[in-house]
Amino acid sequence: MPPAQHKVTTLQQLADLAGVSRATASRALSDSTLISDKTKSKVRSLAQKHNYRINERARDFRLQRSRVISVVFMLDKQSQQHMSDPFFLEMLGGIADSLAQHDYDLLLAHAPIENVEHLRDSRVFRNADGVIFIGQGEQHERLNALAAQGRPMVIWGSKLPDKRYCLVGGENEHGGYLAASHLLKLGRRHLAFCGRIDLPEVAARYRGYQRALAEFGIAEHADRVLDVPFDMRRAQAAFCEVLERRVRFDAAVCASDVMALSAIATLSEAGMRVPEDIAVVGYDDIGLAAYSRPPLTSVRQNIRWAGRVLVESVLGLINGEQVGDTSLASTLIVRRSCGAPPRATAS
Amino acid sequence: MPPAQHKVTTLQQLADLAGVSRATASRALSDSTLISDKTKSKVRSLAQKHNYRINERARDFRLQRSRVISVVFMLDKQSQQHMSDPFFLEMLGGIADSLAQHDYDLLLAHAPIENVEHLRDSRVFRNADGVIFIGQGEQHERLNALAAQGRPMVIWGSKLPDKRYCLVGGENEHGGYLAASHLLKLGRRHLAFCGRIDLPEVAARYRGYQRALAEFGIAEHADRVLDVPFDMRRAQAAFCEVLERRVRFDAAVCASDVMALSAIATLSEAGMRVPEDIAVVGYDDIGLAAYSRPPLTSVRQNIRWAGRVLVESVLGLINGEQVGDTSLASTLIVRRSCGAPPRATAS
DNA sequence: GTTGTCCTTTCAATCGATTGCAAACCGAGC
DNA sequence: GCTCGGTTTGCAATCGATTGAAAGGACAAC
Repeated sequence: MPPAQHKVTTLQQLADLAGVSRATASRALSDSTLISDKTKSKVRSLAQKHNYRINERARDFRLQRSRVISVVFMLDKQSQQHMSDPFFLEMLGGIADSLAQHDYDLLLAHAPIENVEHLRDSRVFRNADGVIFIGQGEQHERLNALAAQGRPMVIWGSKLPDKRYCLVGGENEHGGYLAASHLLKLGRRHLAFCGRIDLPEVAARYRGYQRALAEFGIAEHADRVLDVPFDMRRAQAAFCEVLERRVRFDAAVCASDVMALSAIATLSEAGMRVPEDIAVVGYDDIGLAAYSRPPLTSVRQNIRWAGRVLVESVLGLINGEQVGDTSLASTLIVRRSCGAPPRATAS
Repeated sequence: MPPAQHKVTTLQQLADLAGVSRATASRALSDSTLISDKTKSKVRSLAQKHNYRINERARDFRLQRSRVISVVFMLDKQSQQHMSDPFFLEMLGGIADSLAQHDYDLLLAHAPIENVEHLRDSRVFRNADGVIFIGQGEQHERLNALAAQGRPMVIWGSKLPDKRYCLVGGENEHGGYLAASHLLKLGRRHLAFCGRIDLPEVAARYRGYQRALAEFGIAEHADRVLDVPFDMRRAQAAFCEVLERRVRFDAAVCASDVMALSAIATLSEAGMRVPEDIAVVGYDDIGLAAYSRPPLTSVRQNIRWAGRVLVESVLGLINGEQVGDTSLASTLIVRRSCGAPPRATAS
């Protein structure tokens, strides 16, 4: 006995088999109260037997939805962070897992986006029920404009004045504070901050850094704010340039782990010892941080959890719920890349 | 004058505006020869003016296609390679870029897949026109079975006997050979191979490694084949265990860069110098390889290019073309993680 | 026998496009 | 005026589901 003679692929075929109409079959499968138990079980057992699976695309089409969420990585031409940063992958993994749990698909857009408003009529918005932006780039206003049009979207980033979109972010200010005060507690006194502070998240970390300095009564040196991009190659170039300028510092707070690893490489290449001569703290606590030499001290953000929160937020928006902002905790993971300076000064 | 009074969203509305039927409008937009130039330009200029964009989902539904390609990362429970490996990200980026160029979307599946045949009726296949598998895991036969059902799919991996699916891969055998012979040329004589040789790609690299050893007339030591998983944490544990067993070697060929970096970390933690005491060669040449201390020598595969080839291959299959296998070149990138041993023996 | 009620099932429209086939149009030739 | 080609356009079915409204059936009460 052939279990499936001609392969049941459409609802109509299933309905014919059960001797009912398409409508009845549809309602039976979706457990409508309009259908009697007898009919329901008949239809369902037939569906089971013939391995019938509903055509989700047809249903989504009828229901005018897509069950797709776009994820846009706001790679910035200027800051040159690009997707090879492990941070992105972890974020992506977290988002993908969460979406899968909710039976949503993920549409990936990762080209550098010069103007998010151009996305408005592109696949990114048209073929998706909602959008998750990773990073704000320098397009705060444009994101505001998009959100004002009522499109379900959530942004991973940092709180900015006049923000009118739904935001999920790390405690960047606190993270920056943690990193700097840790170094200060270890007796370091000549701190440098590495990162592009025109990016909102980095700016927030910098504010925390400044607060820590102020608490320790230490003056800031303008020339110890190093404009280092996220991209590994360019970061290294930036550090080389810093060394040439003979900027003096005994500790560095970096805006990402990749940046910190570049720093360590460049500095030790130049004959400095990490952490003895210069202590380094990174940000994100990517997997590799623990396995570098020396192991990297870093501010951890729970990135996978962040992905989950982002997903829950967009889905909430799609369902018309009121969704507020979320802030995720940052913690300092201490490893060997920073230690006491050679001649430690008591703090 | 309002440029778009009520927002033109459907073909019918556009047709009404142009005073033609839906059918004519459809053909006008798709440049059918059936339509006169006059009508074409009228319809098109109206479309332009009212910023009409075709509903791709409706069209794809009608055309019974999805313009989606699934990408399945064959993360293996046993070998514990997971998506945080930068190799995956680069591959994913390459694939995503290529797909975007062809106006295809990317559906990501990355949970550990115990049995690929279970994918047959899942979204992965049902909602996609084709599938790209990254890695074969240990499911060669099951992949064969899936391919036999005529589903357009391409696998990134290594050539296996009885293979009946379309394959794209690196020159693994050659890569392994390059790595080993480089170390041998430097005078190293006690090589170790690190990786799970039950994975097809790793096995191929191992064969190349053996060939190099044979060419140099060097006997192989069974205990110098180290069963190291891809996962960073477990790799480190494996290396610790190797050290405890007091396995003696002066050079290591690793199946991935992440593995190599773990090795360097573990070995130098244990007081050994890299490359003086032990030289290390990695595989993949991930971005971080150049920026580790010491910079990692590695076998490079052009991963972004690989992504492109994978995409072209599936699309070819979808269009019913005859698509053959592709092999991508491997080259050795020499950096400082391997050098001559302390007391170099002339080769 | 007719009517009313309640529960179940079916009818048919709908989502937004594509496309085979038929119909309309148009100028020319008889 | 009629027919004939050839070009241009429209009709209507189709993809696979959902769903409001209408119909069907069973049964009881009058």
